[in-house]
Amino acid sequence: MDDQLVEAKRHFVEGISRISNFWGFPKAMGALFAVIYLSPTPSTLDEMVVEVGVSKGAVSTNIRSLERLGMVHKKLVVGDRKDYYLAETDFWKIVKGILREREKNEFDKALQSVGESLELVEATPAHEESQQTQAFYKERMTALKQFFDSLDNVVATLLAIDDIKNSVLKGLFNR
Amino acid sequence: MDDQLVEAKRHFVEGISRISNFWGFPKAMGALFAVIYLSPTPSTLDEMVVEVGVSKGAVSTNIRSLERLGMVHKKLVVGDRKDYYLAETDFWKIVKGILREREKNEFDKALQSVGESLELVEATPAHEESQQTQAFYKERMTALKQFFDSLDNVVATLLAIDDIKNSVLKGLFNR
DNA sequence: TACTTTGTTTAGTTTAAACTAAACGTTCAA
DNA sequence: TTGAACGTTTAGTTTAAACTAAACAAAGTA
Repeated sequence: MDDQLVEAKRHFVEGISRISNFWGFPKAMGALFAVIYLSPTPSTLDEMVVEVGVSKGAVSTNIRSLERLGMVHKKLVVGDRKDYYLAETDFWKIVKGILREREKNEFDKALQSVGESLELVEATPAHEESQQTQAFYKERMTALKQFFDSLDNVVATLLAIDDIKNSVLKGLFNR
Repeated sequence: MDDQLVEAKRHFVEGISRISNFWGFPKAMGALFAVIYLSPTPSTLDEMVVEVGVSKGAVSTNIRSLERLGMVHKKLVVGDRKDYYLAETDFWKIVKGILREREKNEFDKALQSVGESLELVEATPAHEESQQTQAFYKERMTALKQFFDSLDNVVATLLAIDDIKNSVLKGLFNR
């Protein structure tokens, strides 16, 4: 293939790897997505081992992460035991999927513990000597909780807007 | 101090540490912010060493990260060589600051390389045998670039809306 | 039944981030 | 001018994530 295209692909894969890394994912995971995304035909595990240059095990685990995020899709071919993978090309869909899934993950557990801390403070019987501290904690924790709740609302609103676009309007105008 | 308040604080600090960790920052950095945020008086380095339970060096480097993100502010007291730190309590301001700073960081360098890859593809002279590949790369890279540009626009819009709120309206109604 | 071909899991290794302890530079006070 | 009180930097260590190699399980094929 044309050298310049090979170079363009290499550069692209490297860029996506860096983005992956920036968001706290393994570099190999980004590289993997980039390779699948730039492949005109569905990719197999062994192809990816060659393309990305990591072990079979690493491809196997990373591809599962990508699938969980909805960034790639497994495509099964009848009479063929290989797994084929395709890239999701609707990036907004990926983002929305991740936002929708967030309740289940570590992130919301953490947010919850802010709420729990606040409840603890509020449930504390007022003691003469620690009353000021209690009031201060309450104020600060409430402020942070409100911020998180607002963030939640922003996200929920964005998702709702998108839902309307996709259901109501599609229904109205029949696509 | 009241045991229950101590426990509430501990729980809060742990929660923020986990959030910090989730976003790819050191856990100690989150703990540090939480401690400062819950302190009614400005915090000094040595206090934080005790409160968070890490070394002076770790506090020093982590506090600098927090400052860079605009999450804490150094407060100098005349006739006192200690540095005092206060927490930023306007979280939207923190978020906006981070969004505004993002051009300078690793993230945008990565986005740029997607654009560069596309340019490489477009600058490739059309060869008979690789023409289809070239067209495919161009299509995929363009789609991704457009997504990134849209994201950029969303962010820019949000920032602009906020600027209007803060300047025009404030001016009109004189706060 | 044994052998291939596939993807997954596991035990151990590598690597990079975050930490500690201690040296250091600076500033002020005595 | 020495020493104490700071915050920062550095050299080395610890720790956790991500990887490799290889064993493995499943499912088909000869």
